[in-house]
Amino acid sequence: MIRVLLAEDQSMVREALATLLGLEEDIEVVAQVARGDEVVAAAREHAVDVALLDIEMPGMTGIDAAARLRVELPDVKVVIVTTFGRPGYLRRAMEQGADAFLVKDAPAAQLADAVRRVLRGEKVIDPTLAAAALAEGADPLTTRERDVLRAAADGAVNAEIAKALHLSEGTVRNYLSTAIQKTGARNRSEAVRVAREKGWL
Amino acid sequence: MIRVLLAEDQSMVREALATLLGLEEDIEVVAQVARGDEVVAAAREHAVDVALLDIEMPGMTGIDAAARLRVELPDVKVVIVTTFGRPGYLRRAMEQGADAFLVKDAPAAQLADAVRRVLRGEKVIDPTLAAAALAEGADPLTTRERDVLRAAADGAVNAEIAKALHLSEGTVRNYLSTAIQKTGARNRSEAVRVAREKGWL
DNA sequence: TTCTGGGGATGACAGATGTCATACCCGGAC
DNA sequence: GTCCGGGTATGACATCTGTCATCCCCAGAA
Repeated sequence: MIRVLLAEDQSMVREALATLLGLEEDIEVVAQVARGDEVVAAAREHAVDVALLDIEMPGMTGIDAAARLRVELPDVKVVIVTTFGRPGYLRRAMEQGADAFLVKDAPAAQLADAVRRVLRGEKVIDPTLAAAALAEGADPLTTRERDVLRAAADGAVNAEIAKALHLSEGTVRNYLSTAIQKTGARNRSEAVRVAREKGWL
Repeated sequence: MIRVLLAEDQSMVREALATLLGLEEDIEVVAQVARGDEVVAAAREHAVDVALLDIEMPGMTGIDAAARLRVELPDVKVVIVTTFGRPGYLRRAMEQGADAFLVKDAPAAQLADAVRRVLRGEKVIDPTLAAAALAEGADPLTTRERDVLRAAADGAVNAEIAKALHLSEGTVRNYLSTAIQKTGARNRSEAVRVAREKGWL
């Protein structure tokens, strides 16, 4: 029996997926968590073979949880299951050592399939998504540009961003300006939208 | 047997929920659709008793689909199942005649439970959400303010919004200004964020 | 050692944004 | 018949934003 951990914050979805996987002859969902920061402990405690991780979760993202697993329990295979097929997410997930990357609008059958394949050592990635990730190149934003853009996304005004990040207001303007150019946008709102779509935020 | 239609755009989630419901003795999922604009036809064709509708779907929102059902097939009970427990969504859903409103981070058992209860004529609403919806009052935005805010949310600049909505640029500024004040924000970005959180957009 | 890129800052400037007063038209409420 | 709110518009004004040139510091690469 393949021992699976399921990490997903929406109970209804998590329980439904667990039920679905539980119907497979060779799969057993031995642990469920709703927060990213509970993944490693639960994986260790229940000696899981595969961890299915959502990305958007409270506490810690599934991608960060994958990175932790890589360090602490390197034998656990990681399958990322996410709502958003953003190229940046895929890229980061693979960099953190994920073994599979699925989007939730793929057929449910792919889930059990991916679990079995990663255990055989395969990597499972949607080819369309892989192409998109390769086509668009890496995240061009520097750390600070991302920080500033993220702050701007909440609707903060330059002065507030400056205070929050301990920068001068002029520097905030500079970072925002370069971020706007790198995203090909015409103002901060559009820059935020573009960066979100690509998974850079 | 209770005949259920399931409308949800993410296949994996839809199929998992269908499986879960199918395990219930008295429930049968007789139709599944991935788009809001296919709800009415499928409901009619399969003579469903209850329609479970996600809100965010391509083609048409679950709320609008609920309104159509109300008109065309008034006997079909409607259960809205959504990721976002936004008060504005709940309010609009109920105005369109929904019988239940569930959020996906509620336990999965509530789903089958809600299906049975709406068939008995009950309304099913999360009390916390109901309180939030009542506490915050109705959407204060006028139609045009909402239009302009929505256009601004995509990162469009004033001139573009004006062109898209056939308004003068000054008028766009006026609407944006009142929208900003009504949301208690300090600029368009924050106004968009607030409006989104409340489900006004 | 020099070059390069990231982080940080300043000053100047043009253009975009947000606010306000004011005005007109219309339809429904009183 | 008047009042009010929504929709639309203009002009003026004060800020905020976005861009650019230019500077400093530092670490790692060449």
